[in-house]
Amino acid sequence: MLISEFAKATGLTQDTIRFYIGKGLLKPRRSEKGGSNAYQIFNEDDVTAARMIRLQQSLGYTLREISALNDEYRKGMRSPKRTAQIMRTQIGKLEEKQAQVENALAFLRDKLQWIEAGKPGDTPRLNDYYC
Amino acid sequence: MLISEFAKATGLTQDTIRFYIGKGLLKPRRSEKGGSNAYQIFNEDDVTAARMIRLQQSLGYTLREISALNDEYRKGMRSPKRTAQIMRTQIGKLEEKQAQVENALAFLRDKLQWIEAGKPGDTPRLNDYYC
DNA sequence: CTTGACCCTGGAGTATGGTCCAGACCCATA
DNA sequence: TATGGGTCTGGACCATACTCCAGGGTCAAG
Repeated sequence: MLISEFAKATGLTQDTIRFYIGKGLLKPRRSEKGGSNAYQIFNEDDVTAARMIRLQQSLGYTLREISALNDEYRKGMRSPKRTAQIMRTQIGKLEEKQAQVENALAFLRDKLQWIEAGKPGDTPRLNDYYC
Repeated sequence: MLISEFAKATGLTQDTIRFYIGKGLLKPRRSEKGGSNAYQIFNEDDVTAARMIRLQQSLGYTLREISALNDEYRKGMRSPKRTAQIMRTQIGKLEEKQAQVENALAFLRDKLQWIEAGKPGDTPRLNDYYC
């Protein structure tokens, strides 16, 4: 897959893709021919990686963090134990994020209740849910 | 509460607080005296607002989005119906975010299973979970 | 009314995450 | 081998979200 097709498959622009490659977030292989300007060739794993990057980004992770995680993941590729460990760390982080979302939702739902019920008690405070 | 105490209460720097005020994200009242350089005075609601900003930011919202939401919220303050409607919209957005986190978690958990089980089937693809 | 701790404004600087070219290169087709 | 559509590199430029002053104002205590 060349860059234009990859761009369509992922919804990223070619510039963004090249930017990510420059940052080491994507590592497509290169065709042998063509010397220093050889075309970059993407596969399905690159598509998955790109989606994962977008997802992580929408959850508030910086490219630096995402890159660090992916690098570590790549480094541990040979040892399944190490890979599993990294994945558990990542799952742990996402579970934290999940807890944050749930806390915010609890706060908003309480406040909505409070508004709709015509203020019987004290207004809910975020402090009680997010420390 | 003056800015130094507010900074301690929220974990923000004074510069960041002034930056947020400039963007309209926080609207503390001002002491009457002091003319154009009057001190800014914060209350508990400002602390809650600041925490909410940080929370929303950690979930990937831009200051522009957060500001728009808060403005709308303030505008609707007088009508409980409007306020409730805005809150339901916000809750809906957070539920989307929640779904994203859950999809990512499902993907990672499946992949972890796959790694630990010694590759009996195909590697899970993010496509199946995040469209 | 002076001193010292704290506060304000405006503007310049920084890091991140892109976006937009110009100029050159790749390569299948005619 | 010429041509045209696609690709590559390097560098300038932009918005966002801060961060760091300088120069000056505020105010309670002595």
